[in-house]
Amino acid sequence: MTRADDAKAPSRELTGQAEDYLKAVYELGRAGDASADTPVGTNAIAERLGIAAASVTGMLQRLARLGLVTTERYHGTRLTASGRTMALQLIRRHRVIESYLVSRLGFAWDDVHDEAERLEHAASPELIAKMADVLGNPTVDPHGAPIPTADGKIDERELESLATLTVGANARVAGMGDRDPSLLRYLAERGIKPGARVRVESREPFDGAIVLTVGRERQTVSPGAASNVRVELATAGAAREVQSRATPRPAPSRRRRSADS
Amino acid sequence: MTRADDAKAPSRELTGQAEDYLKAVYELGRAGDASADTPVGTNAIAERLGIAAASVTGMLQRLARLGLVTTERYHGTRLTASGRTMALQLIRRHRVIESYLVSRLGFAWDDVHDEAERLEHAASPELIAKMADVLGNPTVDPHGAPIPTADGKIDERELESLATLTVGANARVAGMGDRDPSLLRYLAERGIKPGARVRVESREPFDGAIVLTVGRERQTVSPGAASNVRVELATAGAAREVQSRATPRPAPSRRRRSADS
DNA sequence: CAATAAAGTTAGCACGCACTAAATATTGTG
DNA sequence: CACAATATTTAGTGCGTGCTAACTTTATTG
Repeated sequence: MTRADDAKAPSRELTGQAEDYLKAVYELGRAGDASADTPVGTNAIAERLGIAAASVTGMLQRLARLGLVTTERYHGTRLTASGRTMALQLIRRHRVIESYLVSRLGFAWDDVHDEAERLEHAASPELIAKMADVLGNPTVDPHGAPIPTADGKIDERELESLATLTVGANARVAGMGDRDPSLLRYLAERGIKPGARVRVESREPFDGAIVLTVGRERQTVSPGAASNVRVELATAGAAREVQSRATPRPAPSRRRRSADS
Repeated sequence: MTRADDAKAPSRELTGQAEDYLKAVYELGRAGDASADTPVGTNAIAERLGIAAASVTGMLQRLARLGLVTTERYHGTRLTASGRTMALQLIRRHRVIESYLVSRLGFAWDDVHDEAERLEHAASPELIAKMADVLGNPTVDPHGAPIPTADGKIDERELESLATLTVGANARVAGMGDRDPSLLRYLAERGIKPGARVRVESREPFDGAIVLTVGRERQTVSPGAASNVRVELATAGAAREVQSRATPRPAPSRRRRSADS
């Protein structure tokens, strides 16, 4: 009856679903606020994964049994060290796959998320290694998000959101969330892609829409969309309280293997 | 570039497991015998998938409910038209992926099966189309097996097995099963790969081992291994007649480790 | 042809993972 | 502080997919 219970060391095979939870906990844990380990609420995970909150509770208990997360009843969840490692592996897989699909198979950058979402659970470490190798071990994915290294290091610098820039600020688009293709197309139509330079001209009074110059064009973006865009300040400007010690990095570098951070 | 809308004629909502059953039914249904659908036994499916026979019965009932197979109690299962279509799609995905991994990512041809086995359930039709396109729409996979076309056609010619050739026959190796890497390595060590020309010199009396000339080398292969090799006769000859004594299914065979190495 | 072997099925169970409804804990507010 | 609003968990359910054990049907064969 009582199966010899698992609850072992970190490296057990997880189901795809469990992996998704881990990834969600990681991403939500570092969303919005730079400071790392905010415990993640059940509802937030439920919303992210599109399932009922009650289901999340159960799964988290399972993950806790496996030693991948810690939960404090009614007070959220955070990853353990091994849970974090797994989450980063998964994110690496996701981003390597996205990069590969765009660069080698001609996928549109705004259409690649779902495919990667499915493949990331099936791809072996060898496959990921080979893809990364073919691409010259890129450090960012097509949406500008940093790719964790094979040994689990990731550039976790918190960047400014386009939505929080002050009027007059100049910035370079570093990346944006990859999970909504329509958002990505919306942004792309306005020239907002990784590497683009933008300048905030003004804000609309009622809805907070942001008027900016992208290249030569004048564009308006809604604050909701803008909040998904991460930017690096290009010139000193008053911008909240964020200090981005921007180690300048060339965007599409090829061949780069040293763990530089 | 149609946007991926699933749920067309045959609803595309199968789980990975169900897909595996379909594939197993297809492959077992045409193993050994060329002419179409011999009903496939529960045990054969169970053995192929590595699960208990009782579990197979249940799943087949589910698939029957979905209209993908027909079962006659105690008398085996066969695919319906839509089940067959799905199976062929899956096989196409598998073989395209194998081809891609070998040709574009440097995988060894004998090491590609498991990876493909997992990816085939996650890859979208668009991904498969793009992979096939990049490869120039190949018609056979790295093991010589024909790749079904996107619209579900496959070259189903039944080829001779190396095990059934008569002494003196000349043949060209067309392909071999992909699911056992150690078998593939065993064959490759003897020069037996798709395209190789072989001539049957003799047979060993006790174990039926086949002595043949591959290129310039003299090689011996066990009948178990040989039965997994499909060949095309190179010279007109008596070989076709052999099927009178050709054992269609030469016994499930007990676990055998390759004789050497 | 009756006895058995082999193949297949049913029954009952477990686990993963989702759901809804209801209970309970925490938090914010008048 | 009491109470409502919100967040979270528990309880009970269902489906997919596997298992073992026991039973039934079909095939073999002495």
